[in-house]
Amino acid sequence: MSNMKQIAKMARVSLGTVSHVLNNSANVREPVRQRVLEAVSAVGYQPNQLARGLRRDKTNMIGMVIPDITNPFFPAVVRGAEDVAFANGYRLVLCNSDNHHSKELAHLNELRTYLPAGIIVIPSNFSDLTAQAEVYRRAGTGVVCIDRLPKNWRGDSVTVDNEQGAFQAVDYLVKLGHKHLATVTGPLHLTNAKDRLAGFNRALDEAKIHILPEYIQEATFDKRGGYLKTLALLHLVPRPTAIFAANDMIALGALLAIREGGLRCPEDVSLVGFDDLDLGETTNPALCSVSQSGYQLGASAASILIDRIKGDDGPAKHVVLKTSLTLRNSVTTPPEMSELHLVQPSNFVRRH
Amino acid sequence: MSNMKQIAKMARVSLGTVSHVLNNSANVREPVRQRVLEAVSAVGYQPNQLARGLRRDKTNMIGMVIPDITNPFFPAVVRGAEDVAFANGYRLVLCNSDNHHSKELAHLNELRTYLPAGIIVIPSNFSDLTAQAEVYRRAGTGVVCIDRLPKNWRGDSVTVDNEQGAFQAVDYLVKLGHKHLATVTGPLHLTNAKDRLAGFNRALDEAKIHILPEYIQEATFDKRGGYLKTLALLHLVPRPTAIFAANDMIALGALLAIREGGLRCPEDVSLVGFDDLDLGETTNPALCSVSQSGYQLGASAASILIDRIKGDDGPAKHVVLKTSLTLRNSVTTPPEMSELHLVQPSNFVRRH
DNA sequence: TTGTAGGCGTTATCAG
DNA sequence: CTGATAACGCCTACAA
Repeated sequence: MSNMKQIAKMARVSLGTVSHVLNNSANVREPVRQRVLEAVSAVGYQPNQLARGLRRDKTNMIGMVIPDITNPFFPAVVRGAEDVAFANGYRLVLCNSDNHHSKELAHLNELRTYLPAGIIVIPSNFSDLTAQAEVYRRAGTGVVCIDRLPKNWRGDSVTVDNEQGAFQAVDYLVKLGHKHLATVTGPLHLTNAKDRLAGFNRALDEAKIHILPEYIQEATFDKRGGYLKTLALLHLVPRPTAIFAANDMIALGALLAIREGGLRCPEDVSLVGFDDLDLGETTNPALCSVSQSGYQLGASAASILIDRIKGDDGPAKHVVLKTSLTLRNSVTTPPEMSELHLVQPSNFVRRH
Repeated sequence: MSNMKQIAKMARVSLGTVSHVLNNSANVREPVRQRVLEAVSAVGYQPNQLARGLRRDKTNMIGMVIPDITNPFFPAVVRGAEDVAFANGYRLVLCNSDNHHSKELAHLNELRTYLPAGIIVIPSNFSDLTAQAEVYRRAGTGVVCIDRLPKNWRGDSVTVDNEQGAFQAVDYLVKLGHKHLATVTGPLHLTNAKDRLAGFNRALDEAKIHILPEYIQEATFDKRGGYLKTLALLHLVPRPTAIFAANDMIALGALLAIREGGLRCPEDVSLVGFDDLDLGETTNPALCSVSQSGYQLGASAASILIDRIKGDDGPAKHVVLKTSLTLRNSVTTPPEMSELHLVQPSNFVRRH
């Protein structure tokens, strides 16, 4: 591969001058500058990022550690981050932690040795990343956590308003007349799962609806979890007329359980999910869901990181993105009162 | 960050000895070896990958260029590649080309400057990557193309048997009695789209069924493309009783078009997709689809690459993965003969 | 078996 | 404004 020395020789200048031209670090005379530039494009020279990074003590890589790219919510997050990073000259190194804290730590430790310009993490379960982040911070490298926050996190973060999103969804169900509500939550050690449950509870509180603890089921954030815990809910007496699923994968499992139980959605059981994944549009019935922008989540994180790289050393930023409720056919009025004409709450987005 | 010099000082040995211990490049006496190892773990030392890469002229990064991580088929591919790479000590640098050849080239060019151990590419439209690959080859860096092949590709590749997969699907439709078949293909400059069309045609040929050219519609590999071209198909007289969609996103759009046209799937129109994405399980009706393993695609590619890194310099490998047909409810016998009892072809996987 | 030194490609500092 | 030179952290002959 061509290097600066060759360019210098071709342009009949010294190595230092080539560097100056490439980095605009000195006002090189125009004719000389031209000679260098010509040589550069003649051989298609591109600076060796390894050498540059070694010397500058910083590369143009941004490390991103996520639980699992295979989870349908994360690709958009990655894409958002990559777009912003790329537009600013940064590249993404992607690592899957599989929600294993040890794998997450291993990635974080190794990524350091690439001298990345910054790190974006969607924390795995249980993780306290303070120590790791501190190591990066000391090296002047920003770390931003997104989607969920690790224990005691005091650094930059981007999340969505999970509490409010859940509240809005459940409040909608309440306004439709549902009194027997239930929820399948995510793993409650995750902040987002916890916050969504909090929103669920607040909506019930405000409506002065009390439910028994067994109407709140904790599951993993996947189809299987949703399926199993929904089965449990459907066996309760009285059977819930509406279920709030803490994410769309859980909702998918819930749909399956409802169908298998010989019940109809939404006639017998209304269902609301969270995430508004594309696949919710094509289920039967189409899934009503709290919409959050994964893309924005990733893009904001990268954006914060780039500000930090540019020198912003202000206090920790905590961006909280808004959610909206996307209405689709998986929700209707509760069975007993389906003949009543209810006012449709405003302020919601209707699609298809 | 700690470096070898510090470790050397702590262990009261020279810098070279530390290196020898770390790389097993010399038989260091056990007590000395221990001292070094202790120092290493005491400060959590990890070698700087930039320096190591610069020196060795090769890093442990594998560059992966894909069209768009947001496309539901690709995450599994990436995951497969990452798993195998990670297990062998390699990390993935992910780049999205958006199917823009220029962006693809830019990524490929820049990736070189990281001195990656290898490159995995899902080629974008129209791309001839021979020149780029040659540059890598000269540097001793392997490049493997997957999913689709660029023009004139002579290097390593992993693809699925698109022709056979499509054949199997269409043959199934034919055996069910369908005579009025149609297909919505992908962009025919892509090898996978072309091969799937070839399989479609072979199945018709073997059954001696002739169709007019307008029963073959070319679309982009997405929902919108599938929707528009299916609308066109449904207006033809006679209307096709079965449609083979070249991928599941097209099939999703087709489903939408069928529904909007006031028709029922599968009663009026049978539909088969390609990819067997998860979302096909939850559509209404569930989508019959040719199943291919994206994970395996990525994993095989990484595996070939690692062989190359280890020194395998044999002739180009062309791995072709098998497909299978996953039967679901979007397919039935054609309308006119729905009362006939037809023998179910064997050799198919039935799910749910 | 252990230590020394040169250099990978780049940037930054400092003379000229 | 331009050019020489010393690092950055590591590996690898080669020397001891």
